[in-house]
Amino acid sequence: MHHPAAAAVRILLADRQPMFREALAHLLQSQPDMDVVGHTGDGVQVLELARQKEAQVVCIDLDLPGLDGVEATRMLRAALPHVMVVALSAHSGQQPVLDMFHAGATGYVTKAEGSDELLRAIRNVLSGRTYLCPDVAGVVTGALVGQHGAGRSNAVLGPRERQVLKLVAEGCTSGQIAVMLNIAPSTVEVHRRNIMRKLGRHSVAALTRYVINNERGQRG
Amino acid sequence: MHHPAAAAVRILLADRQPMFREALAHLLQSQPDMDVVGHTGDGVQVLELARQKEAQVVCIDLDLPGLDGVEATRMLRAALPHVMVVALSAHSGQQPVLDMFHAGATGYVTKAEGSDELLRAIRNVLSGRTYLCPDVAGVVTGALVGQHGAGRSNAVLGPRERQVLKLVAEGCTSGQIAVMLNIAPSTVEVHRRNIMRKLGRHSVAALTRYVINNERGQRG
DNA sequence: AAGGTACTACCGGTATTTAGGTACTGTGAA
DNA sequence: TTCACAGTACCTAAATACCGGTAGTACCTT
Repeated sequence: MHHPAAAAVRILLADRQPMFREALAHLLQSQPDMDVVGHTGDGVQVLELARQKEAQVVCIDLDLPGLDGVEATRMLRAALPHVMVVALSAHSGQQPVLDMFHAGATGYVTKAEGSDELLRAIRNVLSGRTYLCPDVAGVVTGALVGQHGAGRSNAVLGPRERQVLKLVAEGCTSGQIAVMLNIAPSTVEVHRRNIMRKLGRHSVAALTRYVINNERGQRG
Repeated sequence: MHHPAAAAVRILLADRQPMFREALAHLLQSQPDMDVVGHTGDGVQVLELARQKEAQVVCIDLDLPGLDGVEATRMLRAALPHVMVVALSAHSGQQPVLDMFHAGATGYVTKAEGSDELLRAIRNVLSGRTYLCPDVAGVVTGALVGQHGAGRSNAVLGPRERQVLKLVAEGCTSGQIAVMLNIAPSTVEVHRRNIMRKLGRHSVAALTRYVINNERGQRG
């Protein structure tokens, strides 16, 4: 393993913004040990491109049209287990981080970090190591520590609560949500109250912003 | 004017995401006729950096912390009229486009376009020409032509209505908005109804998403 | 001067949200 | 098993949102 330029890492980029991924591709390409073999803005293209271009590392943004970044990662890891995934997110919400690692990502970098963090992440996941950028690391450890500390209200939402939250953020009324989930409206309202208490946000607008910044699915 | 590399354009970048602006800086720097003299994520730093680095073109994202991209542009153009501004936006809403041109920008490119669009914009504004990327051009002409022809009610909101809309999207109740604007709550509700009718969005969540995608100020 | 538009303000009514309480069930952990 | 918790469901009540109409003032354009 002592001939550096012998095999550059074959990288695939997935981000919905063409300008961002072109600029990032250019930057990665300038690294002697990296080779950007393709980039796309569509989640469904990730898998086929990764296979076709024989990518070794795929950098995936959470917010992808077509196929969600988490789903794309899941399918990618299922079909091509040897391909490593680095998550690339605009925000540092807890839930997306957990989702991505459950889906099979081994690196997580936010765009609020410098590009050197991404380079470090790529090199780390290549060596089989997991890499978290600093701000995400803080979030994750915070989530683990406060998991059952329960002194406060930072307990993570349950799956049903996240489901309700997502629909609320899309503008659905409690009645509509009740029909969609086949439960009573009163139950939906209980969920809403619990969500607002846990999140400390007591208006639909605040919940909507929370979802856009911390969950996924922000088309509006 | 026939010695190309004699004077590269001195460019300043302003975007809240470090990774994006670093990658973009790298890409622009690779152009022989361009020189990125600095980049920042803070709106208030734009003016002083532009003066200090003697920038000729400033690319400003709409969503900046500290000082809004529109306000930053206004102050920049007022203090340094010879510095040209290219707006760099994630979305292609109508209102931000109009705001930016009123503030003094002469170019507008969205991140949904390729990076070559930004290069073209920079070179155009340098020659004193105005540049709109294709998707924005469509929006602008559509706003002018389809003012009332759209079969819908896409009439632009009045200034007061935009003010109310912004506060609604921040989670304020009509009562709170009334206090802030020193008007009666009933008046606020009239504005809300008119806004919803004009925008075709009839929930706080929908309005919040509209603001995030089409207006500015998405901190949540 | 006349017309249009934005902003202001109030009335009424229904739907919805927000907030509090209680209580039953199933599941997983101590 | 017992305990804790998520999910389910119902009740009450106040606050707010949403929809309809009417109307005065100011400004701008015709």
